[in-house]
Amino acid sequence: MRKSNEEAARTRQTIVATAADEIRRSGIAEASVADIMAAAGLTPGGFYRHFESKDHLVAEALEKAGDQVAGSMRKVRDEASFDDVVNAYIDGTRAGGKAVPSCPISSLGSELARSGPSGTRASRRKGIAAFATLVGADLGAHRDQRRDGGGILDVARQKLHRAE
Amino acid sequence: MRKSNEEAARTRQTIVATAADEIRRSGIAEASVADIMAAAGLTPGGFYRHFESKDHLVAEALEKAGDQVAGSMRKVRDEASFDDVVNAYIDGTRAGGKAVPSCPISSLGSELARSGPSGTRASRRKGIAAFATLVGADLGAHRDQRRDGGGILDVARQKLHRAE
DNA sequence: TGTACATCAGTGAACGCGCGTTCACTGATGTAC
DNA sequence: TGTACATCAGTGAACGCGCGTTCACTGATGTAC
Repeated sequence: MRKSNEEAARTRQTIVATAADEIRRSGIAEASVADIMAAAGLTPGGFYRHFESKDHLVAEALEKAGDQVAGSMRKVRDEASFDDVVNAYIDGTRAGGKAVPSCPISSLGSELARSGPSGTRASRRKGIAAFATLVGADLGAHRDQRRDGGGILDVARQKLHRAE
Repeated sequence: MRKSNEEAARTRQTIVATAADEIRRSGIAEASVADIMAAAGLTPGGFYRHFESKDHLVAEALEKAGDQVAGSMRKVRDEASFDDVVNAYIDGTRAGGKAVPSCPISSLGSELARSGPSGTRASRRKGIAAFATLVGADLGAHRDQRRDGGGILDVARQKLHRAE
């Protein structure tokens, strides 16, 4: 039942994409290898043909998810207002014609800081730092642009209020 | 080896306090019942004389931790500036003479939203809503107070920068 | 191009481990008289 | 107050379960000639 090299590469991509979704929805610990493989239409045994360990898959899936979010936010920022960026990030809705996929930082929170060996954590820290720089630059530009009250604080407060 | 009622009540408090510390340090999933009991100087078997399940202990420990944080922040707010409140919350350092203990919302993040049965989650949601109200009131008062730039955004940016 | 063999993607059952929880047991404490 | 018995806090071993990982196996794919 061996699959062709091309098909195997496609299988690998499917596993990473499925893992990114499952992890953002359920958390790292809750998304088991068997769950991810089943969601990808596979059985657990084949997992280790593609990845050294669950942690290696998690690192790769989170890197992909982070790149997606950062990329989407950059597009929104270039084509829409800062408030649209904030809205897109918080709601995951479309803004300026671009959707921002759900962010692993917000959906996983502190689980990122604790799970996995320090080796795979380094790449996550790098991704988070890049994201902080992106947001930080926007924060600065935004505050310099206008000083008439309202803005990010109002957005945050409205979100809080609506979420009650 | 039965202990007196008074001593048993003290044991229960010790377990809750130990759990609150262990959970904030290690996360809910990582802090096992055996770990918590050992840290409290006990063996795992006795746990169920005091709590129906691990989830019940977690709910109680988080409620206690949340009350501690909210109480500390209220004191800081009454006796110091808003920036001191922000600093105390983010750094966990002393502000206005009062220390703010580490916050379960920031140290546990999204783990709170997913772990445990919906029953014990309700009390956590209530605590988080109360905390959001406390912070939201301060945010509003703070923004109305002054419109000269600086303030929470600058604080946030400085924290980001320092954390890089 | 065809043949013979090695490789290896994927299967499904099994393993070891740590977890939450249970249980029989001990003996000091609480209580009824 | 003293006595006899029931209670139950805490012990430490055991249980069942789900997890990450391993393994023998299958047979289509890749490769050397």
